[in-house]
Amino acid sequence: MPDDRPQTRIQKRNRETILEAALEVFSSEGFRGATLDQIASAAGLSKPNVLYYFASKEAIYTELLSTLLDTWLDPLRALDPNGEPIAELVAYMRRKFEMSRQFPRESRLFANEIVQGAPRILDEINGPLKALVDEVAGLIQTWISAGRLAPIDPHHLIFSIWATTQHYADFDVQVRGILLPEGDSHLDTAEDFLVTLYTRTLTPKAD
Amino acid sequence: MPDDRPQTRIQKRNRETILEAALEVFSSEGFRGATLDQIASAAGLSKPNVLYYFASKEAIYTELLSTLLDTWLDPLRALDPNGEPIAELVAYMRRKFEMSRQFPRESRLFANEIVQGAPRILDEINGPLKALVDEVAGLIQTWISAGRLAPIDPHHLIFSIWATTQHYADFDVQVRGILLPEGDSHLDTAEDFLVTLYTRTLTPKAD
DNA sequence: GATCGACTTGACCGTTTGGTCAGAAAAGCC
DNA sequence: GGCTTTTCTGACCAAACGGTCAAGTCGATC
Repeated sequence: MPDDRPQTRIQKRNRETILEAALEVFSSEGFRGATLDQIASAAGLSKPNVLYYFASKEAIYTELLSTLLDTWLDPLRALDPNGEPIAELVAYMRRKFEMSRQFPRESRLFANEIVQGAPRILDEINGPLKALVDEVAGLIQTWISAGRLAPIDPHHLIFSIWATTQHYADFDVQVRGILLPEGDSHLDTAEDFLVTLYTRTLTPKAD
Repeated sequence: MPDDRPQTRIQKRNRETILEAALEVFSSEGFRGATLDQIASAAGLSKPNVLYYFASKEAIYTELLSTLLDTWLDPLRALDPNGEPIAELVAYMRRKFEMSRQFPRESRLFANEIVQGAPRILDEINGPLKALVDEVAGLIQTWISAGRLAPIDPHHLIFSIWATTQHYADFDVQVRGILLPEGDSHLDTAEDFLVTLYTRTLTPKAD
């Protein structure tokens, strides 16, 4: 077990290699479906060597999850209360969509965890995540009250943005299967669709 | 191994009991995460007895999946080409939402399978499912061309209906955690939200 | 280039897991 | 009640799994 403070070059490199390999395996097999042998093999290391850098399979998984959860919420934090409401929310949706595009494995890892009851991050959900969402929902409500957005339930608006954007990462096989033989450009089409969806929904009726 | 044709009372009852227990376990643990012992215990039977009724763990799983896939697509098939477009699509969304409400475990079982690459139902997706979706997408396109719906990409509209409705089953823990301490009525609120979302999106601009 | 600590590994261990099997109970039938 | 077929179970097995350990190799520092 290497110390926390002084990280040697080799430690840094191998820990990163292991986390990358573990992300690949965990995201497509789930926690229980993934094996240390798979992870070690994907990392190009022996199993005991993997366990030299991480105390256990569980330790690798939780490290991945906690690192992920942080970056996952960045788009929400980037909402500007002083911006133009519709533009802000569409921009938020775009950021979330961009994360599905760039980090589909992270999205699937998260989806796996939540679908199976989120046993390891329930506290994070009920605590910090809830607080952040409530705050943003409050902001959206003030925009609606000011007549700058069409009236809509803020919490469910956020849920629907999550659902629609993450769908393209989490259900990728299904989307691809149905859209075949289209190329990879389907994600651009999807983004255009979502912009339209939320623009129409959020634009207040002209008086 | 019981024959297919003559099903005794006991066979019928126990096979159903096992499938019900397996649904409970598979939907919350995934295929690899579930164990035969868990399923047997949940069914109140011994493990060898479970294997007397099903050839293998895999056989239980695939039977669940194939039964599920059929009923899962019923709402799509119920679309009426001669109905009023917006009413038809909103009604379709409501049916999908109702399935999330009544069969959340089935939804999670499906989600687990797709997220992990749908290894067992890829053919179903690329074949019958794609065909059905393409057909409905064509219908929606004719409605749009006739000016009865606001222009929108039909395939992605269908995806977004799936994503938003299934989200409340698949990500139930997350939704509940954020909406606490609200009661179970949040699903009614969600449905209202979705009706608004799609009504606004689909209603053509007044000329 | 010797020394010390960091790194790596083959062999191994206990447990869990999916699955088998011979035979014991039940159930159905006359 | 006897006989056959179906249903059920305890004991067992081989493979896979997460994890350990003693011993070996490598890399940095002097």
